[in-house]
Amino acid sequence: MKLTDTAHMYNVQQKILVAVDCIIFGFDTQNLKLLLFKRKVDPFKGDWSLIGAFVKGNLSINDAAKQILFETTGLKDIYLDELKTYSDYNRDPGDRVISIAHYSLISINDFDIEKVEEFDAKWFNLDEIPDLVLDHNQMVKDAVNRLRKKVKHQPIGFNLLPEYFTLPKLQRLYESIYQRELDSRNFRKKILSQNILIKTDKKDKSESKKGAFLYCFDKDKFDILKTKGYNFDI
Amino acid sequence: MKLTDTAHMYNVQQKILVAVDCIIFGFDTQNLKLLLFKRKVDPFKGDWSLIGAFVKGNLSINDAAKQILFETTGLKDIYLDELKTYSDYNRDPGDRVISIAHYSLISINDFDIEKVEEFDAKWFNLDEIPDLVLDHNQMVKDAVNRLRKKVKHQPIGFNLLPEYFTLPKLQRLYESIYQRELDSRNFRKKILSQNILIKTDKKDKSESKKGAFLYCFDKDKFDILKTKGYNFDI
DNA sequence: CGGATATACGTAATATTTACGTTATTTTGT
DNA sequence: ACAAAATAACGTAAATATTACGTATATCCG
Repeated sequence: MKLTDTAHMYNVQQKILVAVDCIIFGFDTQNLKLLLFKRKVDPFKGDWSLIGAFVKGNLSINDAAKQILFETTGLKDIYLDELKTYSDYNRDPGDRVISIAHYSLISINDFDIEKVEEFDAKWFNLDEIPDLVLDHNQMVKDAVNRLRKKVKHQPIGFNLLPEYFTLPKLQRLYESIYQRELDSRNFRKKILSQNILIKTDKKDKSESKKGAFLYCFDKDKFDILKTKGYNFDI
Repeated sequence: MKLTDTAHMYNVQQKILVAVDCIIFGFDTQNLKLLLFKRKVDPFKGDWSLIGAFVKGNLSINDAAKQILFETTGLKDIYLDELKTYSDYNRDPGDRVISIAHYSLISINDFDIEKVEEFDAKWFNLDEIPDLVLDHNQMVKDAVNRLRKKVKHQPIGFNLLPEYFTLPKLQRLYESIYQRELDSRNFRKKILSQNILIKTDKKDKSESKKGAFLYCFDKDKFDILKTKGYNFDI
């Protein structure tokens, strides 16, 4: 029977298990990290895994992803973006399951440590990701690539930092995502020329004797600029 | 019950109808077009719609999309890319259905007219898209936005043209996607500077008395350049 | 053969990116 | 008290890319 045959539509269609898996990125002031979990169900119970769940009830996929993030990190209003669908027929030996992977960016500071421990979770550096269940390593790879492309043209990197941050920290964030060093003088020039940061008169002295001024992202300004055709680029 | 509860995993999970919908782009030498179909099932039977089908059997989502495209256009090896998932609980009054939208780029020339007619399909200009069923208008909007961003940095526009094409045609293609006019002298300079086009000694005289040289995309060259860190940009 | 039309090639001004030099602030050690 | 050390902050020139145009060429048609 062809997919486009119309004889029995809706009545006898095949229903499928739908899951959501979340690639959770964090930044610990030096390196980009990934939050991984010990899988709680068979098959592969106890192995490292992305956090995920089956979609049920009347939640949209996106809402299901949000709920998973809240349940495992205690955070709401997290940056969340759909990555792609993983649907190879045999990707999960437990059953035919398609998974719609999402990635999210969180500020490690805001983070609910207790929740994380309750869920047997651990932060991993990107170059130390262990073998993960199913096709989760591929998901991570795809998510990192997506993040690399996206942070350049969308001001989403700020979600990985606390509300107030220094320019050297912002630079270090981009370096850890791009995996290459940037020239601090040019970085500073480029980011400041976009006029989407608000400079405060406070300094963070945790990284140097001189201290670096704290800035915050000016979302309102960015939204206005965006309507005028401005494109973020760093 | 929480999504992440593990008491009954796999056994009593909720299965969901999964569909694929395809946004099919074409280019008729002047304008970007969309292939739309008359819906063949209730609800909304007879209304304009994207082509789609439920996912069944052991096909991956991507393979299901490919098969739909083959059945409706007679074309194989079409450029196809996942757009995003549409999953509002009430998006389809027929049942709870999530749809994973894909967009594809085809060369109208290669096209099997009989197939299209068999499926009650019609090409529409982008500014003349009728009301579509369900959330299909939103899918189209999202697909157009995605295409606009993607053609700038990936050499995918060539999929909308015949194998051999003139530079003015390529420019017209980009103009119809970006919806703004480009300077032909700068366009030519920029595309040729990337060394991914092969110039032939043949001319197409259908658009002018002088005729314009035919070029084709050098995929092998592009793949080599890509490994060297080159990024397409137009 | 001259005008019309679209194609093809060229150049100067402007803007952006890159590479690197210099100054400033503060702590620490002598 | 002051020099050394470390990071942050500011600046400038060269190289590269983009933009805005001017001009030449091939062909058809009247």
